[in-house]
Amino acid sequence: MAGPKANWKGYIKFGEVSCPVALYTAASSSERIAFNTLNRKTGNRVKREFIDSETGDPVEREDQVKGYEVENGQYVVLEPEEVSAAVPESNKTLKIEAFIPCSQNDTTYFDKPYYLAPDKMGTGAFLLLRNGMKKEGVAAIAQTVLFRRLRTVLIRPHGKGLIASTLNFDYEVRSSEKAFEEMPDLKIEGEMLEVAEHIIGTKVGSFDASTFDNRYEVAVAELVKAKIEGLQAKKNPAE
DNA sequence: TTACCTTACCAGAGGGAAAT
DNA sequence: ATTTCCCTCTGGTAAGGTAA
Repeated sequence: MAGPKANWKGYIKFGEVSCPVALYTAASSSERIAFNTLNRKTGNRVKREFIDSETGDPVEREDQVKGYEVENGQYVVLEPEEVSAAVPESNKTLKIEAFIPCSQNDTTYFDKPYYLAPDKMGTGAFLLLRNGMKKEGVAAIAQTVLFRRLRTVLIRPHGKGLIASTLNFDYEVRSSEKAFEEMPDLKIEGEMLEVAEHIIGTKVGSFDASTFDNRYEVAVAELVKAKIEGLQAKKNPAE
């Protein structure tokens, strides 16, 4: 895959077969409009200074350590070496643990999607895996160290290649019980269901992401564009 | 090696619901 | 009506990793 830069390279391993692959960001917020904070008076960027919350004194970088709050205002201190020692080592291998039927995908767990493509000469084994999964209608669960964390990913056929979605950890996913707690146990059937069917029938469509824009982004982008044009007009008043 | 792009992480802001 | 609490979002820095 030429063009976009891979942000992870390694191997995918299923059984005895392994092939070099690369991950490419599939959805990114980096295109979002972003601001910097400036000093209005000077036009310079501002920066953040860390201040001791009790004494008000600035805290030097070497004096900043991580603390874990045990209880109100009580912390245990973790030195940088201790923290970095806990970072898992990467073997650069997406090891497929299991294949599961696609119908079992629980989208609640989906975190971020990455395109998974063969790297270098791995195409043969890659296509074997992709076509096999497509034929069987399965997704693969794999584990690897990604961005310094041991992550589980769900891999599915996607277009000509595969897509790997990182999965939220179990502790990150909330039970739906609380949200649906007060759901009455009503039976909706017969004519009532037909009402719903009718409403749905009048609104059947297909998903076209391009029709959903971010109104805030669009508005701010227009504002920025107008400001830039204003600046240029000032520079070249002849036009 | 440097430039660039990315994610992780953090504190503070903000918003909504619950408590007073 | 106001305060408190909790959670999420945001805007920033840091730092990893690829490509050149």
